[in-house]
Amino acid sequence: MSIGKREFKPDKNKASLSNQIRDHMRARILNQEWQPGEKIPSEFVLANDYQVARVTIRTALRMLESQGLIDIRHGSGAYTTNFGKGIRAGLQELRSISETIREMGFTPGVVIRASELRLPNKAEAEELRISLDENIFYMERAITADGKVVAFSYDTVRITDLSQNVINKFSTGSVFKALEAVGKHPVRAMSEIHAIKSELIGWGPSKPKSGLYLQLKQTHFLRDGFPIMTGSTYFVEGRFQFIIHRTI
Amino acid sequence: MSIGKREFKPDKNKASLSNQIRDHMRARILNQEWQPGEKIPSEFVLANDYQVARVTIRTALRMLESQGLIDIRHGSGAYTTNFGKGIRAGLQELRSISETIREMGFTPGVVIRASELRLPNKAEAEELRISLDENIFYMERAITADGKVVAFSYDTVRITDLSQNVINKFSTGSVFKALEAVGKHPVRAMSEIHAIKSELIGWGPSKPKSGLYLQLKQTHFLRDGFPIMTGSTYFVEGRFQFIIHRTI
DNA sequence: TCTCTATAGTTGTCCTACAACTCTCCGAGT
DNA sequence: ACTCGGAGAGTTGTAGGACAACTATAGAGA
Repeated sequence: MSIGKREFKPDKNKASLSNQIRDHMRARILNQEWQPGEKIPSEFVLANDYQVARVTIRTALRMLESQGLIDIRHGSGAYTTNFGKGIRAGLQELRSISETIREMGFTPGVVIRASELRLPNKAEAEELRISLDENIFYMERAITADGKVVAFSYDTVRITDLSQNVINKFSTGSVFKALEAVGKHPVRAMSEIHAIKSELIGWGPSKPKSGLYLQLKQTHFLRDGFPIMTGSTYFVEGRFQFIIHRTI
Repeated sequence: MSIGKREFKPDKNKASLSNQIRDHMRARILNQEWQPGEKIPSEFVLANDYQVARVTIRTALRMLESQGLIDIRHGSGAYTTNFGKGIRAGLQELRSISETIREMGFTPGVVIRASELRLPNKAEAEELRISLDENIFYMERAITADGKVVAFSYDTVRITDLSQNVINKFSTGSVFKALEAVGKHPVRAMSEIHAIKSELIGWGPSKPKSGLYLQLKQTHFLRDGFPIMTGSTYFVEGRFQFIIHRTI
């Protein structure tokens, strides 16, 4: 099916229909298929276009609304939000930092400083809900945008019931992709944000003199609710601009 | 109707039914009617309890999910998410700080240090889309929880086409409520987040020695897209917990 | 003890209908 | 010519019933 010049082909083996439609509509909105503030087609029309029930469209639209992309008004319609060209960092969506950097128009990179198998400390064991004698995989990475470090990341991955093959890929490629390949990719995360000043964070020539960071302390969860990865990412203040869209 | 020891009485003149149920369920969850991670009643049961259609419950639950309070699993049920005991705010939701503090079981307070009518500077005029000779209302406030300052706020409000009556209320009560009374309450905000270390921010005995703050620099918008308020709130690091629920 | 299967329970989607709300337009009255 | 109000069409919100897709559990069988 072709909708607004975009293919839409429901995939039975993937996410729910409403989630697929949400992502499809999200791409259409971000590509400015409608002007900012413009009314998008009615639920009835969209249901016809996508060949699904109206309730399925409604579910997708409500999610887009909570992402701040549209504004639904009873009796009137749904309108794209009009904020001009502000970067939508999409903090509320779970995507790799590299991908976010790419979405913001930079070229992402990763420099791995350390990676090892070791036993967890008490906090890590508690976050990952494992015992203290189960190995975890620990990484220290620098995330770069156009070659400049924008964040330092310290993460531990729960490797129980993961094959050695998968673990090997962690130190070479994307953690997310390696996990996805075995159906263990996280579907949600809980994050805390803190302001941190410390000389102990970061390394190398890109380490900021100020020592000022925006800490994103997060734990990633699988669909069944079990934690798979926990750690902290320290964004160098001033080199990464977080923009958040807040709605009622 | 009494549900889980809480009254629920739909108000025809207020928000939509699903929004009212969302708020009601939100209060039940935050008051730990269910243990963290525990399964909440099924949609069918809730629809019966609240005497509404299942689709109405579903709408409310999806909103709670996007607020990070519950986790809905196909074929299994909806589960409350785990969280700590600090003051906790979803960054993507726009709600009054005082309201959030109250929900967490603390007593909110506001200490106004300064409030005045004055002309905007260039940045303020641009943010609020007004000319340089239109008066704005400027405030410096400290937001407290149980008497302790958790944030310092510096805000300017666009008062064009606001009555003197409304403006007077700003320096005595909640800005949000005063605006709401005249149908001018913000429904959206664009925020930048920064880590800030400065001795120039804050005042009084509660001013932290560290000088470390999480700055939320934001502009609030009305439903029609026009800016109504802009400014910065500096949250004292460690006294307020920001949570982001991220999903695919 | 372990594995597989049947089954009940839960969320996802479909369908139809109507209520509640918004916006536009047109006519009555001034 | 202008204002006001009401009718009507269009859109989102809620209702109710049905079935599909998925999950968790208990029980049968090896």
